Amino acid sequence: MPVNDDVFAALANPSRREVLGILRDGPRAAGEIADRFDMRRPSLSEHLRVLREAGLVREERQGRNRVYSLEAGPLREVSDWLSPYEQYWRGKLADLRDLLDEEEF
Amino acid sequence: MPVNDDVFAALANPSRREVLGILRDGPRAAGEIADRFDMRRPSLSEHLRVLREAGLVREERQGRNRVYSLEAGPLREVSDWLSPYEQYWRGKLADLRDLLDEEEF
DNA sequence: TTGACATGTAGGAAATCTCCTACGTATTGT
DNA sequence: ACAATACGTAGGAGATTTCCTACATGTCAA
Repeated sequence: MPVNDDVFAALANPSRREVLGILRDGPRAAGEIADRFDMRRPSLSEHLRVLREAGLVREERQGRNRVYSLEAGPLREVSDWLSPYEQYWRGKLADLRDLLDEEEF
Repeated sequence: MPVNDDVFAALANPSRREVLGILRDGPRAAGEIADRFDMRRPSLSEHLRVLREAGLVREERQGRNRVYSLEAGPLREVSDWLSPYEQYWRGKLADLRDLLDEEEF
């Protein structure tokens, strides 16, 4: 299972992460989203394109609005990528490992 | 709790994610890591610097080697950022949602 | 001490990112 | 039909990323 680079790249920008956070409250028109940012609309439009191409949002045309909604599926890839690392910060395994590492050096 | 932008930025690069994967098997000298990549050493050195500044690896000097080890702590921030989205792909809510989405198209 | 080794730093080229100001294209209301 | 609205696209400036080729620095071995 190759990790989708576009997803990680999309998340690298804080504004794009914020867009996803906004969409957790439900679908929003492009303009509504843009109003929340201190940035010109075309710039936000570009961010939406990046998110769309990473499959993280879906666009639906409603009249003269474009309503965006969250498509969280690809985030699972991030979660999956992350999971082998969880043991390093959770539970007793991590504690044990930390102890061993310290003694090793 | 602000999300550390450096961590997400560090993960945006596939080579850097691969470095972290290598270090999951244990500490490695900079050169050993570099040997695994089709890239000149100074470039890898730069990636290691980015990872170091994001707090994702630790450098320890041993003779003329610099041994890098995984510092997974900051990945927890990513995991925490991700957690509000989990409900969208896990459990009954996700199943129902997936079903509805499939019928829609 | 001298040479080989391990690795970072300097500086630069090319590509990419992130923002901007116009401008184009639908859609809606009058 | 016409103006206003909503939003994307084009094109470009400036910053940043990602790679490179030298080169500097510190360590080890003879």
